[in-house]
Amino acid sequence: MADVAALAGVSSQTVSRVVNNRSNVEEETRQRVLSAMRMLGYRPNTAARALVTGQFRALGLISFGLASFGNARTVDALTKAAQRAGYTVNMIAIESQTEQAVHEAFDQLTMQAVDGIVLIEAQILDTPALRLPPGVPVVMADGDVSHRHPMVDTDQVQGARLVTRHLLDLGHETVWHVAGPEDSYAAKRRAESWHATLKQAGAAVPGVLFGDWSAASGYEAGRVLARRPGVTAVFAANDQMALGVMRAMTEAGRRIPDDVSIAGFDDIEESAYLSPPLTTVRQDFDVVAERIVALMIDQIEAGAAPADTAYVAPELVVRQSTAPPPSRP
Amino acid sequence: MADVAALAGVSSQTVSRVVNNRSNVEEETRQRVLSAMRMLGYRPNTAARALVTGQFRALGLISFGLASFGNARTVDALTKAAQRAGYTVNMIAIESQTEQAVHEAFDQLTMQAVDGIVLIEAQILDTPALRLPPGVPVVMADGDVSHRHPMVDTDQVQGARLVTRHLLDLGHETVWHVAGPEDSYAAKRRAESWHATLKQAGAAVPGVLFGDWSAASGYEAGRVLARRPGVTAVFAANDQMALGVMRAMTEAGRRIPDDVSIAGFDDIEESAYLSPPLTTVRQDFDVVAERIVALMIDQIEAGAAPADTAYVAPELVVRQSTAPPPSRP
DNA sequence: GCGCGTGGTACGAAGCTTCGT
DNA sequence: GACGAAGCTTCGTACCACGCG
Repeated sequence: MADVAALAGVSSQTVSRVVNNRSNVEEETRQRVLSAMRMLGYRPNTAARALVTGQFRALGLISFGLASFGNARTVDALTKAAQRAGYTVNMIAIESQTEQAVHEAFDQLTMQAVDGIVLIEAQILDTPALRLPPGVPVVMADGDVSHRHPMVDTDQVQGARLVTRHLLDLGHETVWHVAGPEDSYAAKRRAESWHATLKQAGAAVPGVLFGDWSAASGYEAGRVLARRPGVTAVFAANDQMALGVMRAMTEAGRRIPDDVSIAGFDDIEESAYLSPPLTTVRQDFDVVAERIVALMIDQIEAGAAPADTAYVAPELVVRQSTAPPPSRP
Repeated sequence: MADVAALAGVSSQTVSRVVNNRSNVEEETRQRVLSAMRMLGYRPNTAARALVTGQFRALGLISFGLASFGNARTVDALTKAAQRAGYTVNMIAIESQTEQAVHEAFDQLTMQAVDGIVLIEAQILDTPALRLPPGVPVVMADGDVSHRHPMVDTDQVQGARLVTRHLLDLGHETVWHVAGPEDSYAAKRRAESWHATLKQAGAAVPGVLFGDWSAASGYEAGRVLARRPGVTAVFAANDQMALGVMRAMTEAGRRIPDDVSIAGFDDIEESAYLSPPLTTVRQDFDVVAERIVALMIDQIEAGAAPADTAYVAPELVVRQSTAPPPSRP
């Protein structure tokens, strides 16, 4: 900075004023400083600046990685929304859910230079003896309302109700469910809503099969379901598992949707191109991400009080993997 | 830190020594400091530390987002590899490829607190008037060897040769190609290798169709190919486009692999569960990521000279979407 | 006078504040 | 109102010095 000041023939304070867009600098001086900055390739030192201002213009992001498309889409949307707001995203992926690993990851991130933390899949908060550092704003995507932090998420309950009802309305006697992992709040809420919708409709509630969001786990569940003759409709808790179920059914010689209807959740781009195209619930990841970032920045910059939970409405997308059940002979 | 020192009855320097695990602190003092730290919930300030040490233990990552699974897998693997090395990843996704957007993203990141920058899809470097800040180590995934930075990538040439040859060996007269976007180095190398392999085998080289990595673009290309009667084998430059091609062929009434063989590239987890399961080229994203991070850290911590280009061998995975061509009537 | 455990002080790169001209 | 000079602030670390066996 001193070099820039010397080259432009001004003091370092004036350089600082130019960098921070203060008003009280004459246009000619400003240009002189600007060109000096360019000539020297000057970049303000983030560390020094952050030390003074206490802000990093960076958001921390904690998740279990990008293997699940839902996560990948959320992270993608979040990064872009943060970017539009002038923030970068500092990402931590937790590999294993051992307390040790979670703890280390947290220490690493909270020590890092972030102004706030976004949590995807907040069940990690349930690890005992794990506390977020005080004073750092936190927003959750997919958490439990019982937590003390604001949350923005797709309305999982409504989404699961939409698909389940869609399948019942087609004439299916009941709907089987391949759920996400038991410790996921999103999976739990989708399963509960599926359960409630069946009960409300007076349909039998079959046992839940659990997967881990992967196509492989959906395939395993699908093989189990394919062996049960009464299964005519399956709702998988995400599109990847739905894909696995479809594969297992096809291998077992059951046609989709003639013999069995299959629906997913997320609406990843690929779902429209499966064979057959998948009926699913569309989550608006972009809107969720926008809101999360907006909430964060409110807290960081305006010191606003943590806002409440916000739900974003999902949308049922009917394609060709669902149809009325085969007529009984 | 001063508070901790006061509570523990030592000087701030001793606190610093404890935090950094220096040896020359008596065990009793260390414990006293440690408990004071816990009581006050003390966390060292990264900014101040970085100001002194000049290191942030953070890597910058620039990409075009996570919509392409190849990218998502790379980013995922990179994050985890960085994490194992004790680094966090500061991610920037470039939304549009306008010079303006690229420039802003770069400014933002280079101003951020990172020790090095990883570039995925390095064509963005070709933007004129765009220069990386000097002194910051850069490693590229998917770049051109002509750049001055070290690069780690899957051996695209070998991968494309493997699939193309596989299809020719099955008896297909030639192989059509749905390439990735024209400005992608990975897409370019795959296309060139496909071209060279065909020529070497004395096969006709049909015109290339271009997509943008998305299933939708693969679908469009597939519709074009489905109208041409001579097409018996298609190599799509990634699995998502292969999925789109498959859908278009199926809609056109062409059976896979009986009428037409289709192969992809990447081997995303889902490819094994498509109908039919997709023949593809497996990229070892984890190894690529490990090497990238290792290269970065060499440069950052040991000040090692930028290493050369390293290629990671891919592997052909034959599944059920490829078969000999239909016999001519 | 050597090694060990400590404390004292300077320093890093910016920003802010208060005077000045 | 435009600018400069000086001094203080942020927080942790490097370097050197100190006392003690």
